Amino acid sequence: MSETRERIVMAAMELFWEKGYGSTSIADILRKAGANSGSLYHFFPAKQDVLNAVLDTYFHGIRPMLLDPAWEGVDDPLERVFVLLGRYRQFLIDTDYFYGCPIGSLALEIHEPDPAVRERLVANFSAWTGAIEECLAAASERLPADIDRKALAQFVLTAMEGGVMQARTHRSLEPFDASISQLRNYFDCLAAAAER
Amino acid sequence: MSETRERIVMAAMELFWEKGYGSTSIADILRKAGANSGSLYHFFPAKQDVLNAVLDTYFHGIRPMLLDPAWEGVDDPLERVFVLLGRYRQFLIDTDYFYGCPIGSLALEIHEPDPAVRERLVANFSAWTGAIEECLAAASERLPADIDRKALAQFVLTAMEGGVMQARTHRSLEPFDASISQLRNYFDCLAAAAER
DNA sequence: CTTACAGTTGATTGATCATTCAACTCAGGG
DNA sequence: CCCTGAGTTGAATGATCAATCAACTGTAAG
Repeated sequence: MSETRERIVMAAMELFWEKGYGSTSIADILRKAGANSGSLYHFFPAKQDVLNAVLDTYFHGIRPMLLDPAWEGVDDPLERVFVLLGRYRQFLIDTDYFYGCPIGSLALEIHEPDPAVRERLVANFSAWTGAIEECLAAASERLPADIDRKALAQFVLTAMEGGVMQARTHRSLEPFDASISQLRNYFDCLAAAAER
Repeated sequence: MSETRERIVMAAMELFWEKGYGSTSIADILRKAGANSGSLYHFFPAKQDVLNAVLDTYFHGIRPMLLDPAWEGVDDPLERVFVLLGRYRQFLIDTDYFYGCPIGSLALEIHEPDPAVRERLVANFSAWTGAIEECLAAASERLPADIDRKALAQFVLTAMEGGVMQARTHRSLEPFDASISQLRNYFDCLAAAAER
């Protein structure tokens, strides 16, 4: 059975998010998963392959675990952008400013990323910005015709990651809210420009 | 003499930037600094105090090492904002996308920051955004009168950190340039609004 | 010369690290 | 009934970790 494998990946996902990759020991993972080291190494050649499995799990979870719940009952594509950002705001509140985007944290922590790891980090970022880009495309008539939608979508991710980083550090919503309100103001400017 | 102390701090600064705090061992620092463990523990009670000293060094270096060189010969306050961002762009190029803002990286890496550490991370962020805020104040006639300058300054930091994070991960300037060009576009919108 | 003390030396400690491995269980097929 | 192999067990390995410490050096003051 790969039920053990799944338990290991889930435990690792939680621990990497809580403590980071480097500060999580194999022993930590085994303890939380209730498994033995031999089992882990039966499924994964090395620690890094556990990380890869975790990143794959995040990747496959983006739609069902993040976007779908966030966007339930929200049809307006531009509102969806800010509803998603609002979800990150709620994460910060719920975790008492402990929250950090797991992908962003890992992206900065892994300083010499193995190609396989970096590839998966990119895939996660791209899936996120890709979803935003779809929202922007669906709202194209409310944005300037010549807007670079990919660039704008990456800018939305930038605003989220930078806002979360500062909020965590300040232990305050203020820098996050400041960033998002500036982003909203920018979108209002774009909408005004599109009407002309 | 505290020349040894200085060598230890400089070595630690470089290593924390290259490999992160957790992945840098005391032995790494000692090797690079050419010192013995006893010397390090003579000056610093524990590893974390070395980190504090490094963060203090960054803090005191913001003006003389970062802002002054970046802004030499640049008088226009809004241009100063983008010249500074351009400097981070150059860091990415010079380091082959290895560069990460050392403060931002540490802010995300240290998951359970000791108050003393967090305080210093906040001080560094605040010094950075404070300097941007001064630029915005100096250009107040070219911005809407009701603009929240502190929020906008934090947004500039957000754009830098988020842009650097994505550029590092993608190993490409594209997400950084995309973010900065959107930010520039926002500033242009603000300037246009200010004229009315 | 004597005392004192800041700074240095590097071996040592015990914990913890990722990883290995030989032995074991157990289910399914022949 | 035995064989095969996927999955499991947990002790063991050797490396590396942060931190300690008693002994030493150089210097400066009295």
